[in-house]
Amino acid sequence: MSESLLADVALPVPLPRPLTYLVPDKLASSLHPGSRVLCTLGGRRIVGVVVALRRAPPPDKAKPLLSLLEGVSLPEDLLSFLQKVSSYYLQPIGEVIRLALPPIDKEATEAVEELTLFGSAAKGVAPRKVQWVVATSTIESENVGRGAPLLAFVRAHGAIPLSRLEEQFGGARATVKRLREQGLLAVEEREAKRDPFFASGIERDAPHEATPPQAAAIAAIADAFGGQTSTTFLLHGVTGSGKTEVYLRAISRAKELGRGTIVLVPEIALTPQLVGRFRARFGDDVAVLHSGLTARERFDMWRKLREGAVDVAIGARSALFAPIRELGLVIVDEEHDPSFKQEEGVRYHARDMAILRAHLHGGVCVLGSATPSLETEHLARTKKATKLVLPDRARAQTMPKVDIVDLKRIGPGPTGDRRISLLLHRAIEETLAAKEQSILFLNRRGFAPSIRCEGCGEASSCPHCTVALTFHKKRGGVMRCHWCDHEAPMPVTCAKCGSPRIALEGLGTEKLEESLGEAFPTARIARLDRDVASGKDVEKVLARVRAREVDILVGTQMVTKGHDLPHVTLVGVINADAALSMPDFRAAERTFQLLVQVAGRAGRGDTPGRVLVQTYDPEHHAIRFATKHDVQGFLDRELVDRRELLYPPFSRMALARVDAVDEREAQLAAEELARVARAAARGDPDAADSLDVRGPAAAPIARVRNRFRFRVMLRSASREKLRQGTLAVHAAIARLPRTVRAAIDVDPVNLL
DNA sequence: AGCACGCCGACT
DNA sequence: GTCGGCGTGCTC
Repeated sequence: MSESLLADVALPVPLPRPLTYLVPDKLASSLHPGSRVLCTLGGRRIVGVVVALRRAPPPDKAKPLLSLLEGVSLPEDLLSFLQKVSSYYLQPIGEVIRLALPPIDKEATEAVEELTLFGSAAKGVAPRKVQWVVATSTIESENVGRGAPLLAFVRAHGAIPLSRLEEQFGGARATVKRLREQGLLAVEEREAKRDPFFASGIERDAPHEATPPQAAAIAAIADAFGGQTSTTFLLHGVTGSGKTEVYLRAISRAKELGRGTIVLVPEIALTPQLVGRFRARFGDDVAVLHSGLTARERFDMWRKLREGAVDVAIGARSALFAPIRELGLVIVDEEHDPSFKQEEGVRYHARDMAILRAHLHGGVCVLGSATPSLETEHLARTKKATKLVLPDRARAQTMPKVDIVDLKRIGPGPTGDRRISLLLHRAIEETLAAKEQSILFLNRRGFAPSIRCEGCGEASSCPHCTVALTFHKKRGGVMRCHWCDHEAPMPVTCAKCGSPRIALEGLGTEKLEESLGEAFPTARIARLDRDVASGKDVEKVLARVRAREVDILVGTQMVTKGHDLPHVTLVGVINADAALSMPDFRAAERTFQLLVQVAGRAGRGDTPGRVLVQTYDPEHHAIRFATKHDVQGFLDRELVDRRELLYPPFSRMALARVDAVDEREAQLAAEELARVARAAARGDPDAADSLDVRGPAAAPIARVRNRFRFRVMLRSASREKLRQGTLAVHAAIARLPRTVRAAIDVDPVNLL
C-alpha cells in the first residue's frame, strides 16, 4: 500500500486519542502541528487541532480534511504543554486542547466559509456601538422631578454608558428619554470598549518605591530570568505586604527581556480593583480573561495574545492556557486557593501546571500567598522552590487581635441562640455604637440546614441525593437540595408519620441575618452568599458596604476574599469547627487558611480590628496558630502530621470515581477498578514506594442526582508507582459498561 | 460529546 | 397501526 500524508487530529470529543485524516494536496504545505482544521466526524463537521503530521499508509476509514482555519493555530509550545497536561491527568487530548482554544460560534462551525471568515474578519471587524449618556450645558428650567438624582449622577460623571445607569436607577431608559426631550441630556453612540473592566477611567501609575524586602524579592526573581538559579518562587507575605508590587515589577522585567506573563488569580479575586492595578501600570497591554467576556471579546483577546500584540494575560484558572508569545513568567496569586483545582471535566490543578508551563518555556514561576499550601511550602523546604518573604504590612498596620470564644464555656447572648454567644453579641453592640462595621462569617447557605419531624425523627432528604434538604425562607419558604436542582415546598405535615410538628434545625446565613435583625433592630444588615449574589451582584453588595450603607454583613466564603473594606473593625466566625469536621486530610489546612483570611478583613483602615472565633475545639492547632497569626508554626506542625500519616505532600494520591444509576453496578465497577489497581500494586507492600489502594468505598455523599457513587483511592510516596496504578485503572475504565461513569482525579483536592 | 440504529409503550 | 423513549455503539 502506498504512503500518504496523514494528520493526527485532536478533536473536542472525549476520544482517548487523536483521529487520523488524509491531508489534501492543497493543504500539504500549509499544515503544521497546532493548525486548526475542519474535519468530518460521523457526518458532522467539527474543528480539530493537528497534533502530528506523518507519512504512512492511510487507515481504511481515513477521510480527508476539509479545510484549514487561517490565523488561529495553536503555538507549538502551547500544544506540547497541553499534551503533557493530557498525559499527566489522563484526560483526552481533545478535551484538554479545548481549554486553550478561543470559542468559535456553534453556528460558525457548521460552515467552512464562515469559519475562515471568522478568522480573517476579526482584524477589521466593526466595533460594537454602545450608547453613552452625556450631560448638556442646558440648565433645567422646569422641574425634573424623579429624574433629578439620575441627572446629578450623569453631570457628576460627564458621560456614562446607558447600561451603567440602568444598573443604578430603576427605569433609567425612560428617565433618560424624558430628560433628553427637555434638552438636559444627550445620547451618543461610542465605540464599545472590548472589556468591561476597562470602562472605569484608569490613571497610569509609576512603580512605587520598593521596600527593602520587596526589592530583594524583585532582584531574586529578575536574576532567575538569567536561567541559572531556581525558577520557582514562593512569595510569602500577608495581605497588604505588597505582593502585587513585586508581581508588577517582575512583569516589567520580563517585558524588558521580551517575555510575556500569565497572572492567575482565584476566581473571586478577579475584580475591577485588582485589574485596575495592572491596567494602571501596563495600560492596554493586559488581556483580562474573565467570565463576563462574550465569545467575540474572548476571541479578540486570544488573537492579540497569539500575535504578540499583548503580552500579559490575567485571569482565573483557565488563563493558564493563554497563547502568550515568549512566555517568561507565570504568577499564581493566592496559590493556596482551592479554586485553582478544576473539579469537573478536565480535573487539572492550575498551580501545579503553572510550574510545569513556566518550566517548559524556561521561565519563572512565582507562587504568592499569605498562607502557603503545604505542597508549596514543601517545595520550598526541599529546595525545589525559593522562598521570598515580605515580612510586614507595607503600610504600617497592626494585625487584628484575635480572640477565641469557647462555645463549651461561653453561653448564648440575649438572642438565646448559642451560636451568637454573649461575647460576640457584646462585640457587635460595641461596633455598632462606634459606628463601625462588622462581618459575620458562616459557611452555610439557607435558613436551616435540615428539617426534622419531631414526631418520628425523620429528616427531609433529597429524593435524588443522600443529603438533607436545606430550608430556604426566601422565595416563599422552600426546601432545596444543594447538590442537585431539586426544590420542594415546605411540608405542612411529616410525609412519613403525618405529624404537624416539623422542626428547623441548625443555622444558615438567612437565619443568622434574621436573628441579628431581631437582636439589633436599628442595624442595617446585608447578606452575601450564592443565593443573593450571582456574579456582579457581589460587587453591588460590597459597594454598599464600602459606602457604609451596611452595618453588619453576613455571609459565606464570599466575605472572606480580597476586597478592601476599610470600616470593618469586627469579624466574627460563627463556627470555626464546620470546616474542621470535614472528612478530608486538608481540613486543618483549609480551616487555618480561612481563619487567617477572614481575620485579614478586620481593621484595614486606620482603626485596629478585632476578630472573634467561635469554636467548640479551641485547642485545635489550626485554630490556635491562626489566632496567633503564626503561619510558620502551623506549617511546621501540619507538615509533621502529614509526614506521619503519609499524606501529600509526602505522598501523591489519585482518586477513581465511579457512579451509576444502579447501585450494584456502580459497586461492581468500583471493585473491578480496585482489583486492577491492586494488581498493579503488586510488590513489597512494606517498601517505601509501595502503592496503597483503599476501597472501593461509597462516597461520603453516596448518591447524587440519582447516581450511586463509589471511590477507590490510590496513594504512594513514589510518583512512578502511583502512575503505574493510575494507568492500569485508566485502561480498566475503558472496559467498563457504558452505563457506568468513571474518571480518575489525579492529585485530588476535593475528596467528597 | 453528538448522532445513528434499534427494539418496546401511548397516541395522532 | 405510527411517534418516540433512551440503551449501545461509533466516529479517522
